[in-house]
Amino acid sequence: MKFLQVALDVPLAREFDYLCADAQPEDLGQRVRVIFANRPVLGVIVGFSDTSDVPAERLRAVEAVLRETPPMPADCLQFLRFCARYYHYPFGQVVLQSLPPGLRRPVAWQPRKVRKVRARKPDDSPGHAVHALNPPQQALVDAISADLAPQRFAVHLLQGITGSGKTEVYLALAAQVLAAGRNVLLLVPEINLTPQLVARVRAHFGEAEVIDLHSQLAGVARVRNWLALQQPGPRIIIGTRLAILCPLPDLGLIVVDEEHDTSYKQQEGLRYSARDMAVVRARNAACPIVLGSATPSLESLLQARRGRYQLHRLEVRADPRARPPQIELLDLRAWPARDGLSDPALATLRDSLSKGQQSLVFINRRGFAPTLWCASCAWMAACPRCSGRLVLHLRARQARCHLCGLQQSVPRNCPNCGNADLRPAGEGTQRLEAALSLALPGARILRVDADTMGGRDSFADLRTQMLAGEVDIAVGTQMLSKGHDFPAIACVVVVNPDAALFSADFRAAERMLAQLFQVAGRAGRAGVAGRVLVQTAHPAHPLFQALTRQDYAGYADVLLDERRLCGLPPETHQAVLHASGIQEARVQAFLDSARQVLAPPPGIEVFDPVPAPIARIANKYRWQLLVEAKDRSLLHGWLTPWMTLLRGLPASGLNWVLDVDPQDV
DNA sequence: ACAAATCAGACC
DNA sequence: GTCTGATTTGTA
Repeated sequence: MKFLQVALDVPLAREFDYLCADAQPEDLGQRVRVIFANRPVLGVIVGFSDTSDVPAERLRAVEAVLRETPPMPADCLQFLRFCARYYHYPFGQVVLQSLPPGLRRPVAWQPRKVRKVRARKPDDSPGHAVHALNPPQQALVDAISADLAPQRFAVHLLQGITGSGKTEVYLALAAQVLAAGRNVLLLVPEINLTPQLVARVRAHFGEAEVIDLHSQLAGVARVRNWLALQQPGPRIIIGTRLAILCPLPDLGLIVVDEEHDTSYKQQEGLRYSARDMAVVRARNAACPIVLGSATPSLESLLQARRGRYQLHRLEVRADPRARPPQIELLDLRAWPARDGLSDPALATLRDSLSKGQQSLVFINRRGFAPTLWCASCAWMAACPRCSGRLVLHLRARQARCHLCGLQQSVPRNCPNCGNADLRPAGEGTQRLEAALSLALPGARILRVDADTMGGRDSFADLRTQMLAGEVDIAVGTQMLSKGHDFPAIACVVVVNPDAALFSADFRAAERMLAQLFQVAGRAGRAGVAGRVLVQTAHPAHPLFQALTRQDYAGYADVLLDERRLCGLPPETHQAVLHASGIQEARVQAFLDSARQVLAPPPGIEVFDPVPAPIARIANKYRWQLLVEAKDRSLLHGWLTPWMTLLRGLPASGLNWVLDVDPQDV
């Protein structure tokens, strides 16, 4: 007990010893202020020891134990240690980054008066009433609740088509857990894209029993909610991925909604998958976990195939008035598109408009056109700092780089040959918006993309406008496909999904499949017969054929078999070492020596360094090194000593990071 | 010959 | 990560 082991927010894979006269065993997990490298920093006590490797004269005493906040529970610290090991990321940084930003400064937390939270909009959309469960829902609740009372770890994969009433199942299970005095964690991909789910949970259980946790909460509110987690429950915690790193005492159930959603994977710093870590936490807490989605990830489907997850299906829509959407493929070779839209698509939109029904148009590009093109010399507007095109934004009269944020005024003449005939090439949301207002005069068109959805409430406002019938056609990026159900969508047009069929990214087809099924699920709810039109030059492609058959599981099986044949995840396990820097030669040299520094055993393959899919962003060259293994424990057994060696390699002028279970390679 | 830029190493 | 002191580089 003479020495404290303190975790600090430094990129070093170890803790630091400090002296402390009055530390108690209860102070494990407590915040402390220490002097580190001649400056005060925040640390967290993660252990005690009677000995230290450091000579006594170099040890410092802790400045203060900050007991105003409760210490992090031991089970949470243990989980964070697992996280650090699994993702090969410094434990200290995992611990410190798991704290809300308001508690990361080396000062005592002063519980200031919290400003009254602005009243939420009383959500009056239909479908809020709690329906009695239909027989399939009830059967599902019964099956899963068999694991609740004995407090038994089990993973339930719930594949329920859009509108099948997954939420009612979650709520019914949550009610049982609360009644037993335990807490429920409900993970959602992005809180502002799922306002209806949050509103339903609040309406169902009352404000007092619900805590939300996400990065949009302002500093004080975030700390307040983080502290409230540790008060006696029972309650429901609704959070985004960061919630999985928080103290979560007395867990009785975890639900991961839209478990396939890629926003569960953090893409910088500690690159954790909140969905995967949720399974770990459920195991630690000995409670069941429900992974829900209309389009489960191949990772989860494989676990179900292997019998590790229990697969449940909800295949009928909960609302008996709802009819499945009618999905049609529009062959672009027969119906060429102008400004992105084919004649039949336009006719269908016109028809919906005349009936006073709402439509959605999807295109995966914001801006007016993906680039500017010279008709005379074929020059294209490229970003000088990145390996990407400048995207034309007509309204702002700018050419913008979507990678580094560079903004330029649009050139009048070709900088290469002087030609004045510069044309926009390709389509983006703005161009479709313009084309639609020209073709359908009087239609009320709303554009939904990162440029129009900047504000905190803009997505909620969009929903309000849609529900109030103030919008006829919403044109948007995939942002629109995630927004939970707008009732009365009659028609959905998908402008150009073909790129994903031939992408270098082996996961592109899986993502497109999921997105098309999610998009199709937006059509034809609450009694309106929906139509989905997919414009494609490859209507015979099996992915689109599966879509028209509405057979997600069937095509997911095909993709899984493909992955097995090719030796790709989830059949194999990957880690990617990313490196970036101004001088490309240094970046390459680092990865070359990383590849040489430790030979992999049989069963692990280390590939040659290659440029990243986006080879340069903001003048930094990006390269990557792929490690692939058939067996996960074999992979981790090798990654651990490899990372130790990597930390010893010269790495000046570059940044590097390991991504375990990367989402894109 | 001196200042600025770069680099390696420690941090308890 | 941030700081320190040592080394290299640039310029008068």
